[in-house]
Amino acid sequence: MFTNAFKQGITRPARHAITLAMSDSFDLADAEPIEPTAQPPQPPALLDGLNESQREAVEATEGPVLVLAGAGTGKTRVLTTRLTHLLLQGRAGPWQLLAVTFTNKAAREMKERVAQLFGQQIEGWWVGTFHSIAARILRIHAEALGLTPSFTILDADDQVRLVKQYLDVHEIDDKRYPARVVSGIIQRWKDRGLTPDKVSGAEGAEASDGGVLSLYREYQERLRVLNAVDFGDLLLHCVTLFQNDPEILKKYQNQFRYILVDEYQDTNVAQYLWLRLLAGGHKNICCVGDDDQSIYSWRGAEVDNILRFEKDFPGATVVRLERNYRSTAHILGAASGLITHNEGRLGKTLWTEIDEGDKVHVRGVWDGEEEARNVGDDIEALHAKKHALNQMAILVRAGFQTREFEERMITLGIPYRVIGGARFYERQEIRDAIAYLRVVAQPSDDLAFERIVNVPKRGLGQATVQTIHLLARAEGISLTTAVMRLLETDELTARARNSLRELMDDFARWRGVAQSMDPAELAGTILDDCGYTDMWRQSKDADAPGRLDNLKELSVALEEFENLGAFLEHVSLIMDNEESSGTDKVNIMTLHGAKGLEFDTVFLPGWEEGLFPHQRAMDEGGTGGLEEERRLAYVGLTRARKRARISFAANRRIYGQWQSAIPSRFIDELPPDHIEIQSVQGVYGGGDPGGGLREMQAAYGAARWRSGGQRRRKRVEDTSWQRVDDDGTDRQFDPGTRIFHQKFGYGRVVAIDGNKLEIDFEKAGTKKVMDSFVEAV
DNA sequence: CGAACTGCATTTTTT
DNA sequence: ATGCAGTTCG
Repeated sequence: MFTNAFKQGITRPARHAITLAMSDSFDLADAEPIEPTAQPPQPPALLDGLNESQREAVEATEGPVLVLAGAGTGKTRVLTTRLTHLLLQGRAGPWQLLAVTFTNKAAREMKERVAQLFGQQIEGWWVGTFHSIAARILRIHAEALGLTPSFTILDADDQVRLVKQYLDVHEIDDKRYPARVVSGIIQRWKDRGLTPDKVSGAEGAEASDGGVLSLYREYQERLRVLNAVDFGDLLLHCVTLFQNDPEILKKYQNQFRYILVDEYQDTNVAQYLWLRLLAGGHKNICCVGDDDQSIYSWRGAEVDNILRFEKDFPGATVVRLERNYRSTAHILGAASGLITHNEGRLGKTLWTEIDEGDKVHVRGVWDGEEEARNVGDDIEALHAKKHALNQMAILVRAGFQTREFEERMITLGIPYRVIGGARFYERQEIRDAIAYLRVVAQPSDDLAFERIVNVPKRGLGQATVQTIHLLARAEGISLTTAVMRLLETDELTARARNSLRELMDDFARWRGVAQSMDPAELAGTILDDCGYTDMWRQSKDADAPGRLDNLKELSVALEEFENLGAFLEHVSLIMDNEESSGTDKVNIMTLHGAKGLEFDTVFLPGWEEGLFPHQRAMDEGGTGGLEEERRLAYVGLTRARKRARISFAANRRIYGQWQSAIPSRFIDELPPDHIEIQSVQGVYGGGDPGGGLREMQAAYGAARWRSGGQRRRKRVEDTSWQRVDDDGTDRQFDPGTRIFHQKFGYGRVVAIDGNKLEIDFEKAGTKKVMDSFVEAV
């Protein structure tokens, strides 16, 4: 029995089962109970195939449980069996189970496998990602946080753009404070469970980031106005909600009688707080994870969460899964030996009864090209011996490394797929199309609106957009509303006005039919009406046809959804990689992307100092960074069932420059008994941590990798850029008041209609303008 | 307003 | 080398 990532792809149900529609009126009390005892005959074998520790992990249903599941020890099996067990034992109805994962793929897999064990699909249980479950809860209690239930979920890209707008407004030097860096800081605060109020205290003396902090405040303010949340908010708002409203918290504590958490080592502080609150009552929380596979600290994961579990939950049962069912003894030995170089582990001793198999091959080559050639030859040879291509994977440290392997595969005519490239929903044309849908569903979705306001080109340039922004900001209203108001005035050029009016009319029409059309049809209508489809049809771009295909694919995806809201929820949370995985292809992906997968043969190229471990990881993360890189190596090795082949090149071309390289220290750390050195030229080291090595490392590091180093520490000494404008919006103008307007000059107020003024300008004649744009003189 | 030019950085990625 | 973003010119 093995978990094969590609099987999941095939058996994935066509329709997404989770419906997180904005209309979701899921009442906590009225979920349909499934009578646990009335189920198809309990498979007597539910626990039979389990080893002792696995069984213990399944049967320890009450109280806090930490399952330390080493690589390949049957973690998923334990999780799914445990859930099934809880149901069959009648300890809980489905609606009382909360199972959280990190990825949608993991959630899907869990659902499928439990359904399989249980004998039928299970309805009404809470299985999903942290984010989807948090979103589901938030939609129910949106008002409590000043949102409406149809709030928009912004993705990383939207966040950066929103931040950028603020940087522009405050004329902050975006060289010193690039939007993505600032947005990253905010995101990290959120990961750590810090609302703006809590940042200052927690940051203490380091709070030289006062400027960024005030920006964080404004950013949150703006999100509220937009009726939007970002990914971090999903968790953070939930935590706030639980902390501020004991009644609501209690309701959920009572409802979720059993909580399961997958990949606990990847949780961040916000997720940890969220879990601790939910588990606060009964403490029936079971966390499964492996501290040795924690490779996401850079995006906020706290290994500490798993290391601290027993302190957080006194009296916790700790179960270690140490029997590996995946890899040969040599592979396991190599991986285990490597990881012992890390400190501060909970410690596990993996063992296997699988044959020792081949030793891990370690091969030094002249350059990257030779490396790719070797890997290609190996793949051909294995393929000739009837080994399936999709049971082979090339796992690289960084994305750019995939290129030379791709080229080699093309040369040899070996089918391959790169996993984790540009994701479907991240492609430009898809994002554009979705932006249209977002504005239809949510007129106040400024980010979406801005994205498509001039796509396809409709003569609305920066000047126009800026005017709209100015008004929106001055009045604290959405861009759409600002446009509606501007249409009543002469503020914009006639051309821009006509263009915008047409767009607004279009949107009004689309909104009118949005409910009666299915989403796919609606999208088609919109994209045809607004000329978006034509834009690509007429484009001479080489990839234009591909983009049109993608739009068709989007349409197919849309057909699976009942309504627009359900689809948008899916998009914002899923961003799923729809890989057609049916065919037999070699897999090329990053080590990060490979976590959770397994293959008969794994190629691990590029084991060179500076590349792997990556210099930046060491510069920024110090010892911790190095240890995380080592865990990454461990993850890579433990993906292999039968064959692992490590290689390193003496010369590599990086950024167009040839650089000489020395073997990764990880190669020296592999236990000699489990590896077989294949270097043609012995001089490249490997198992020979000789004298010259360290010096070469030093020289090498200085020469090549240091260049980009010296991370610029962002210091915000200067707070002068904090908002200077904003003189309030409640201006009073009386007829006859003499005023000044940026564009039209001096004039006198003739008439007033709400925010609109009619002004007789000295030079420009009579115009209607917004009061925000004039000042009394 | 859009096309061409220049400078600059370039790990990993989910939701 | 390459791509992206910001700037400058027509």
